[in-house]
Amino acid sequence: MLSERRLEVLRAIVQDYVGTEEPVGSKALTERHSLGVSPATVRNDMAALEDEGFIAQPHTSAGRIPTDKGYRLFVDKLTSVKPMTAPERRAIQNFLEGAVDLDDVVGRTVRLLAQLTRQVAIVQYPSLTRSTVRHVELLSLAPARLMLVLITDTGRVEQRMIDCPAPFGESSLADLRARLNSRVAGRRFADVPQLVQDLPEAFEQEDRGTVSTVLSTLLETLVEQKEERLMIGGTANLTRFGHDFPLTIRPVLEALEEQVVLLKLLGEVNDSDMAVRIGHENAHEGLNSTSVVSVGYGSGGEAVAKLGVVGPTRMDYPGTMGAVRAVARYVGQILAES
Amino acid sequence: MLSERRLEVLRAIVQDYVGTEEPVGSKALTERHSLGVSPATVRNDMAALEDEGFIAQPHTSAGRIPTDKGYRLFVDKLTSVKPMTAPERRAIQNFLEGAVDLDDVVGRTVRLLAQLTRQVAIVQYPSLTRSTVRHVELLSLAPARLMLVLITDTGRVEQRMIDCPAPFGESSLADLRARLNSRVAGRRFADVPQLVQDLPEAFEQEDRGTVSTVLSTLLETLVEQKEERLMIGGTANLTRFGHDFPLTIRPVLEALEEQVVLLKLLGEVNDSDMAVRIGHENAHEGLNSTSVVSVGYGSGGEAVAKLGVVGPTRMDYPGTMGAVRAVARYVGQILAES
DNA sequence: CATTGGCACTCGATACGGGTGAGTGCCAGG
DNA sequence: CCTGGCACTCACCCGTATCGAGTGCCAATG
Repeated sequence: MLSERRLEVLRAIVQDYVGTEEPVGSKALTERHSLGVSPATVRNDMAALEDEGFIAQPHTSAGRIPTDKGYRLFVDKLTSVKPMTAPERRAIQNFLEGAVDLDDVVGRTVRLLAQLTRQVAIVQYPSLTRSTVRHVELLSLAPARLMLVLITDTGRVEQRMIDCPAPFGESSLADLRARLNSRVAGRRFADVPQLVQDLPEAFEQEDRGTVSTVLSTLLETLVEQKEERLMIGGTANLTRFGHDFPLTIRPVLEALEEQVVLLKLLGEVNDSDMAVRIGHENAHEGLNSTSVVSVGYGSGGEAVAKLGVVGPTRMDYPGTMGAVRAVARYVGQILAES
Repeated sequence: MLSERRLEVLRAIVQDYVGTEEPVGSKALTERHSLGVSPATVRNDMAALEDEGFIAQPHTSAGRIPTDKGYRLFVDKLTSVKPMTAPERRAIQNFLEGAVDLDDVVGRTVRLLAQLTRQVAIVQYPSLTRSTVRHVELLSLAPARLMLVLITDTGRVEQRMIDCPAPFGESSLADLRARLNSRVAGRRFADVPQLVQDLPEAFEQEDRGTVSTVLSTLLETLVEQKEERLMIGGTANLTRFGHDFPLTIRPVLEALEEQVVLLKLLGEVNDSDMAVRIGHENAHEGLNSTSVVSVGYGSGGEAVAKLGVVGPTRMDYPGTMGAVRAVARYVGQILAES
């Protein structure tokens, strides 16, 4: 196991490198941090840290930079989330409270997160699967053509066209609408299937086909994952990445365009814990030189979606984690209120 | 006026520069293009073109590159839109036809455009202002709380919450819903205001307040410009911009994040003509080294929104214009069908 | 009079070479 | 186990030299 001081040296290296973006040497370290030992000692420690794979030199006779493994240790053991200051938190809250609808909430969140962290922000729209039904509406567009509108408690509205197997009268429609709502309004999506299972039986033979069609469309809509949309922002912050531009930035921009990749990125994480993926820990190759900090957020106690940021592995982890956590918390509050 | 050959020289310069991304000299020109004259003659022509401001040298003793003014002349007089080949057009059509809803249409369009032009694509969602109302629905969420749902012919759905000044009975609600739809269904947004003007008079005194509230919410929704949303894609193509990265790419990324800027960019153009903005012709400063090619598209004959691409001033104008025009045409068709 | 070949000149790009200094590894002595 | 000293390594900086694509100008030419 590494001695206490060596860990301290690693912490110092990470902090300095994050600040200066330049390989850090033994002399500079002892000057900036009062470690109480001489450069020579630090050199020995650094050699040990390098043997263990926590730091590396870009080339012989240069300072050291942390490796992915080094950052990992730093995040896990050597630091903690840096809480936002009170004024910052007030600012976050104020900014989010101005939102007028769901799109606006998500849009503001993504801008806020990008600005706070100075990195690329990703916010997933609140997912349907955890939500409850607020209201289901059926509209008759033509004799055998209905529109199903589903309104969720997160303010999301989904609509589907339905072609009926047979014409469906206004009274039957009103009946179905009423029965449907009395059963599912306020219920969780997951519970809906069994709640409506026996509904067709309550109708005349001739209407049952249509009722079944409506129900199956509703169930499809509930599980449909395509609405796992997301919004990204702050891509301009990518220009702060490094000096070796095109090579680094290109694959990141490409990855950011593939929603599937991003959804997986956010998704692979336990719900409400904050997750930090460092460098090669990211499955997607284009993101091998980036770190992703993500966390779930939600109205009640439960997470309904994820948000996070993507930045260079050399990022201010405590600060970023603090900002991500704070934003997730407040956006959850906002969703709960509305 | 410039002689025929000088224009030919300008055309050659633009074509070569777009291809090679390097300043083009007199010798190279005569080799690649059979102009039938010697390099010396071309040099004279180039000097003349430079006097007129169509080309410039990055530094003394280097080749020439076109100026914004040079590109302008090239686009206006020296070239024409390059039509897509038949296979390309078929591919476009096939790709767009797979779309399942409006979001998907816009998403596919933006990806397609980015891929065809290898540049950044911007697609505005079909705007409400030109559309017609397909259906208006009123839902009672609570005794004095309604939800208004507006469905447009382009498949867009807008919803608004309404707090009523007084409780509103189910029968009044059904009545209002019926009257409202019989008046506005199928009508253009612009015509709605006068069509519903006298509606409150048909109701009892006690309900008039609510009816008025509903109507004004509806009218607000119709004119609301915030739904002029857009989707962008292909930002990874920015990395092909030039060698002097951060300086060029950063302001562009920043501009792309400001929807307001982009909407203005697309909006300032006559409806269905294709517009090409070259370099400093763009109002926004960050886009001074880019060109924007945009065009309106729409279901019927009329344009309902814009789409376009943003790329370096040094772009393949004929090809880009061809792609933009073709995509606009086909996406219009798709919208008309659905 | 437009075109052409010739010629001197400019200046960015590339290559070479020495000097500098931050940083390292190792070792001997506290 | 820590520390100071020392030789060594290399990336980086900077000045110089060379190279060559490209230019402008001019006198000759059809």
